[in-house]
Amino acid sequence: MTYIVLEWGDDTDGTAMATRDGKGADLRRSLTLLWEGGARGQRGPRPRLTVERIAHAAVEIADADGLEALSMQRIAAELGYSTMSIYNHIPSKDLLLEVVADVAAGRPPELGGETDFREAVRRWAGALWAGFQARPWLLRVPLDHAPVGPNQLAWLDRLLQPLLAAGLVGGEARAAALHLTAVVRGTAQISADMSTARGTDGEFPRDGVELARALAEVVDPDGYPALAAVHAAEIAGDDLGHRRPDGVLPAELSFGVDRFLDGVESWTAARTSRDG
Amino acid sequence: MTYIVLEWGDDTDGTAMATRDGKGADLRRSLTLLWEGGARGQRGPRPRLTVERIAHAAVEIADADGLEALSMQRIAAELGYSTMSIYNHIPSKDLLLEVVADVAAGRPPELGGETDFREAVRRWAGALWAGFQARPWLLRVPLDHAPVGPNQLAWLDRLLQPLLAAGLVGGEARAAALHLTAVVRGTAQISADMSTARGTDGEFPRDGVELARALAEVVDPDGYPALAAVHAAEIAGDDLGHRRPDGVLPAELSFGVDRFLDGVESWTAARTSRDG
DNA sequence: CTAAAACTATGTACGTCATACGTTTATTAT
DNA sequence: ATAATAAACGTATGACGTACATAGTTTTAG
Repeated sequence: MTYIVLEWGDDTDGTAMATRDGKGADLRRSLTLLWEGGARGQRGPRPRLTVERIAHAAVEIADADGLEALSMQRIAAELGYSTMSIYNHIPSKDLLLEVVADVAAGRPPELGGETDFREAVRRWAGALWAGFQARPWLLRVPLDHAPVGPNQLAWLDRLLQPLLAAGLVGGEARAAALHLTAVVRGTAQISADMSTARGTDGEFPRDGVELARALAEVVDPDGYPALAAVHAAEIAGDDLGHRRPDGVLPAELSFGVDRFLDGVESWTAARTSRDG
Repeated sequence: MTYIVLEWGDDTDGTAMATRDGKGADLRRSLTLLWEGGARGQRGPRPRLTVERIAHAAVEIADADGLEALSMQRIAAELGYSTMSIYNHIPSKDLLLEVVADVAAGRPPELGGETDFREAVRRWAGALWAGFQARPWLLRVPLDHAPVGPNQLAWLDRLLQPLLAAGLVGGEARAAALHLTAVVRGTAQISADMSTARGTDGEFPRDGVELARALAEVVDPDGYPALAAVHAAEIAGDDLGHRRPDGVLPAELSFGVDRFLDGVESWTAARTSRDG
């Protein structure tokens, strides 16, 4: 897997690429950067720096010190080059981050032997979850568009397989894949620090319990009746909150994913019985 | 709804608040900042700046020029104060962003008259989706922990109501709410620029079609069999891809949400028939 | 074999950012 | 009146992304 910049032009056009939040989410631009072109330049010195080396250094930095420590200067220093040399290989930090995110994602899990589509999906989600646990900084890489990197696409492809096998047709499978990706990402994002944080009074923080307690100190429960009810159940210790992870999926993910898969299953079942 | 800083201390403790990605996701700290305390300082000049004024100015800036234009200097300039005056009211930009996100979220939709829990959830999701369309920069505000702001909690509470009404118990309802929030957020994030971007060859970009085409130019389909199959269906124009939004929910969200609600429904149905 | 073309790397410089710190100014409790 | 206290300001610092001009190196055309 090599990442080579084919060309990225002069941006002289610059008309419409400021999309309200700037940072030009130019798909074509990302694609040319992310995909290998093999053939390298013809004349001139053989490049000693490459996009790949840069990206790997960046991943190491982020792994070690988090995303906010990932600066162009730091990368250059780590590799023993001047800051500006980086820009001979990458047009901007935004695009670098795209490459870095793809490299850091790594290859998707092997689900080969799995015949039960539900179990395959659950294992896929578990692997993604584990990935976010291992590299929490990935959750903070700004998302500009649908995945286009080789690894990101591989993850997507792996998920689509069991979904198609389950009987979903093209657009449905895509929607389901997006759905599942979003759920894992979102859940990881929200429970990221809750799992690592220790309770302020030394107590062990189990899922939402700590949060519920903290909120209870400050928030008027009358304004949030449903929330108060849920919190009460949670503090009392209901069936879901304290359940241990059942295999690869953490409890807070498991329920939602399973309900979704239930829905998918009955959807495809209904179609088969409908169409014959 | 007023936001008042009660106190934010000296951070002399500073032991454990560097959570690998820094930016101290200190829950207590956020809570004291986000929730109104009423009683203002006793001595000294009456503050002319307030957290509220600052937050509202910030929202205006982000609305106008995107999140990357939102700097402390810009806020101060907009309000006619010196940059550092802001720090008399907000301890850091990170915390400011939390307040800003809550203010920008606004009040949740009224679902009062809705008896069908599915329709209530769908309307809630549609409203959240619309919110992200109106303020795409909200998707880029870094998420540090579960929602704790008054508006964010109000949104959560509104969603929990129909979920509890549907028969989910405490922890399940919480998981389902997290699930739905994540799905809307994630879908909005990924289809954000796809909906606003024009096709590069002047053609209208319909959902994933443009992306599928662009990828097809570069990616070897053999490496991604399932993906290629889905893309082929999408370009050909399958049942889902070109469907118009059915009401408040866009097509790419609708399928996933509906399957999830199917699953929830059969889950609670199974419980009632089980427990009597 | 040479010379120029093509490309890589570097150094300097600029504008912007968040924010630490010390000073001044306005207000209120005594 | 006066002391206490908080609010606002000015200045300064170090880090950031990156524009731009320059210097250096290697391949290929003649």
